[in-house]
This record gives sequence, structure tokens and C-alpha cells, in this order.
Amino acid sequence: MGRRFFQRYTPEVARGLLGVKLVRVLGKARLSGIIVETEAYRGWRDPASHAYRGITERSRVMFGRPGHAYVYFIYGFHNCLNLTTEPEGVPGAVLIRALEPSEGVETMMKNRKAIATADISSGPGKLTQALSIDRALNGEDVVTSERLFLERGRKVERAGVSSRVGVKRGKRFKWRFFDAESSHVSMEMRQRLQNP
DNA sequence: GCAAAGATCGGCT
DNA sequence: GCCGATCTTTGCA
Repeated sequence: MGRRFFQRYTPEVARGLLGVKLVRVLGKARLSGIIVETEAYRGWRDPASHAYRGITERSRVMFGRPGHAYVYFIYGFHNCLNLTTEPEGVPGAVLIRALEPSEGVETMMKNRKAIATADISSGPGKLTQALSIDRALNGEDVVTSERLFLERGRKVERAGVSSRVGVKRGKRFKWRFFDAESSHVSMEMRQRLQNP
């Protein structure tokens, strides 16, 4: 995926990432999964976004060039992976919320101590654990990186849209996108199917 | 300095 | 459905 893909209106990128394969290379091992759920965080008017109050040490990456990883640590336990969007200077990022595992499933299971494959990466904190993604990858350029990047995946026929989950403010933005035909999304919110 | 909240998960009731 | 774990970031004194 080129830089231009990310340099657009964030909800558009979030929708466009559905069906794309996220690849993590660890030594000679390849771990990957198809993105089936995303959320957009954008601009200065979105109260749920880390960029809401302007540039801080943490949110700096969101204001930088598009196509970079923004990884933050939350609740004392979990890392969350985002990909930055919009032209430089405009804050935006897409939170990757769920993957459908494809390569390296055994390793991901081990990383997760999971017994069911549906449980490997069906949540933002789960997938970073499965793919060994932490803040060491914050700021990684996924357009040129060889340890974290995107590849062509499959076409998503039916995309669902809803409010974002887990946020208190900014509910009015319908910026959560998911593959309505996937059984690997983070929650069973497969009602309210629409076309974005 | 310090206190409080947080883009979560898993276990228990 | 509710609760606890655990620690970073941020806002305010």
C-alpha cells in the first residue's frame, strides 16, 4: 500500500482497510491476518481522539506523515495499533480492532494462550498480543517497513457501520467499520448493516 | 508533584 | 452484566 492510500479522509481509509492483510515479520516467521474491523479517529473536533487537545508527546505521531504505526499502551495491560492518515499536520489514525488470522496461526495461539482461533485476534488488545506488537513499533513507517506492513487481501462484499465502541464521547460519529460476513469481529454488532 | 481516567480483557455472578 | 488488574498520559495545583 502506498502513501497516497493513507493520505485521505480517515473514515474512508478505515473502510478501505477492511479486507487488507496485515503482516508482521519476526525473524523468519510471518504472522498475518485479514483486517475485519476498524475505527477512525480524526481531527481536532473528535472528543474521543487522542489528538483532541492538540499535539502532546503521545499524539505527535497522529499529526505526522500518513502511513505510520501509532501504538499506545492502555489500561496498564494492552497495546493498541493504529495507522496514521490525512496529510501531514492534520491529525488522524485508524485503530485496527480485529483480524481474521491467516499465517502463523500456531504462533499466534501461543502468544495469546488461546484455545479457540476465533479468540486469537478479535479485539484491539488481543491482536497486538498475537502479533507481538508493542510501543517499540510506534512511529514505524508501514509503507517501507519490513517488519510491519500491509498486503493485498480479499474483497469485502458487505461492510457494516456503527458508532465506535469503548468511547464515552464522540458517539455521534459512525466511524466503526466491520466486515459483516466475518465471524472474527470484536463484538456481535452485526445488526445495523449499511453501506458507507 | 499528584490524582484520575482510559480507543481493554477475562473471569465471575 | 459487573468488576478488578495495572500503568501511562495528561491536566491541574
